[in-house]
Amino acid sequence: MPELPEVETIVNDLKKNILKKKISGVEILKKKIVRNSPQTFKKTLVGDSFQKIFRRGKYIFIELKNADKTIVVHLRMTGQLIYQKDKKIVAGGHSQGDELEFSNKHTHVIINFKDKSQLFYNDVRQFGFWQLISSDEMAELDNKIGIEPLSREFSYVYFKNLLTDKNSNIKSFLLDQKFIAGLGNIYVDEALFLSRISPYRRLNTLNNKEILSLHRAIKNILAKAIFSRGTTFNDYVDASGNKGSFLAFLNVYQRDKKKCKRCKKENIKKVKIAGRGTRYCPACQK
DNA sequence: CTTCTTGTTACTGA
DNA sequence: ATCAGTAACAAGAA
Repeated sequence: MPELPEVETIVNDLKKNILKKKISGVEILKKKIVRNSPQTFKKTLVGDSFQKIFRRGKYIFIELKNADKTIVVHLRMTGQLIYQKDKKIVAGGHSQGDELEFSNKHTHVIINFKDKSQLFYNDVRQFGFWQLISSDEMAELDNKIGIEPLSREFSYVYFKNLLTDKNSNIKSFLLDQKFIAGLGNIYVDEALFLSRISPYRRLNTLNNKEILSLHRAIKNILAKAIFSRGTTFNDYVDASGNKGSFLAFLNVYQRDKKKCKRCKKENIKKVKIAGRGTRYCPACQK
């Protein structure tokens, strides 16, 4: 499940590879993924090039150079963006043994560049999407997305003000993209663990010390996960098709029924909160 | 066979 | 207005 660190990793990888290259062709293999008509989408892209790529929350924005349009991509649960240079054919006709083929039956969009390199969009569950939008639509979308948790603007004071006068459950609040952008199920559970706060808590019961601790935990966990190039336990891979290595550092996610690494007293428990599978330590998260 | 999973939106009802 | 709950989307794993 790509959350902020995974999307950040993909975008940083793609930044090195897909910009300023002429697009020679576009293949749309599953129509529902692209929210524009295939004709419009192809006509806009072919002959143009990508000028800029950046992340906002879990969204990826790719600006075109000539057309006054931006592509927005959301990977939802199982979307992958994988860049592949053209397959080199070794003399003798057989391809190199460790050459990976990244297109498969779940490849729904392919961008072909003039230099023969390719960008694949794979998505097992097909919930992700691509859409060409105007700068107005882009501003509108940007407005709906909350603050970037790694930005300077996301200060302790900002966080505290965001919580003030709200009465919701902490878990659903942290997952809500209109408040803070980019947190998903994994990093919300991990941040709550780090700050020793139970996922059952309500916002108006948090004291200053807890708010400070949670604010620090959010920044911390995201920065560390980016450094490890994200968390892979099934679908997520970076733009080269490689797994992220943050799984080993997780304290609660995917550790149900395993002993808490911190207090070593109880096992990590899995419950359902805000409609989401939630993992926490009943002994050290209060 | 059924149930569960995940991100997001839409909808319903308190 | 705010908040919670659920369905829907698709495919695969258990």
